[in-house]
Amino acid sequence: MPKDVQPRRVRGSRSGRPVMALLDLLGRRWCLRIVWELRDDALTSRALRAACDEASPTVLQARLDELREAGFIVLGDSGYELTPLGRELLETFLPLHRFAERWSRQTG
Amino acid sequence: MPKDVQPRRVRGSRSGRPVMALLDLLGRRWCLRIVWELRDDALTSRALRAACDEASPTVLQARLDELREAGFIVLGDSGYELTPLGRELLETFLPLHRFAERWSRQTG
DNA sequence: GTGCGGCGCTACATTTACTGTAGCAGCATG
DNA sequence: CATGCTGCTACAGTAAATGTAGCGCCGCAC
Repeated sequence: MPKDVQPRRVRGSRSGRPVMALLDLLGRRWCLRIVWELRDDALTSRALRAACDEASPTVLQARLDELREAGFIVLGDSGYELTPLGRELLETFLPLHRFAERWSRQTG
Repeated sequence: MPKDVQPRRVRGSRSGRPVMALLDLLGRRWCLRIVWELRDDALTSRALRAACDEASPTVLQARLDELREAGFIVLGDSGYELTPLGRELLETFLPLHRFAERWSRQTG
């Protein structure tokens, strides 16, 4: 049973505007990365940890709980995977991939 | 003169893939928010602070240095503003706005 | 059944990051 | 020279992330 994670008015966002809440959620360490790493396949928590440069399991678990709470991921039979909503989210920032390539070429 | 901010291999990203570096940079506190708040007009550092729920100037300054280093923002005559590259970045995640609205309606 | 080896998840001490308040120097305007 | 703004910094306190270890659980081979 997932531990009770209360919503706890997202950190640093007292405005109440949804985009702020989202920006704040995604602005936590490893959060974007987790969604990114789940783009193709479901990953077990340990595989996800490996994919995220061996990030500490403590914070990874916290992010997984938060993302689950937000409805972006779910724990299925083959590990964590994006929900339809989570996939939608991923697609909104998939263009970042191409942008990042251009960016790194520009800054060296 | 901007204080010397060494690149310091972006935190938590030892992979070297540009998208990871970008995801990591954007995953720092207030980073996405700053870019977001600069979407329309240039803002002075103090106006930006006000826009960001009075975030502490220490970390705000750190993010501004990093974003400047990355070439996304620049300090002009009327405050901080997005560079063309920064505007490009903003546009890649502008769809988040609409997504956030749908998301908040879905989760209540 | 007993011992793997994997799973999701947690404890805890240490280190790092962020907060909040205060205040600096610089540059205009009066 | 005083006022008021700017970008930026110091510093003590608090919150978050790291790193290492290990829990209980389940399926499977022996």
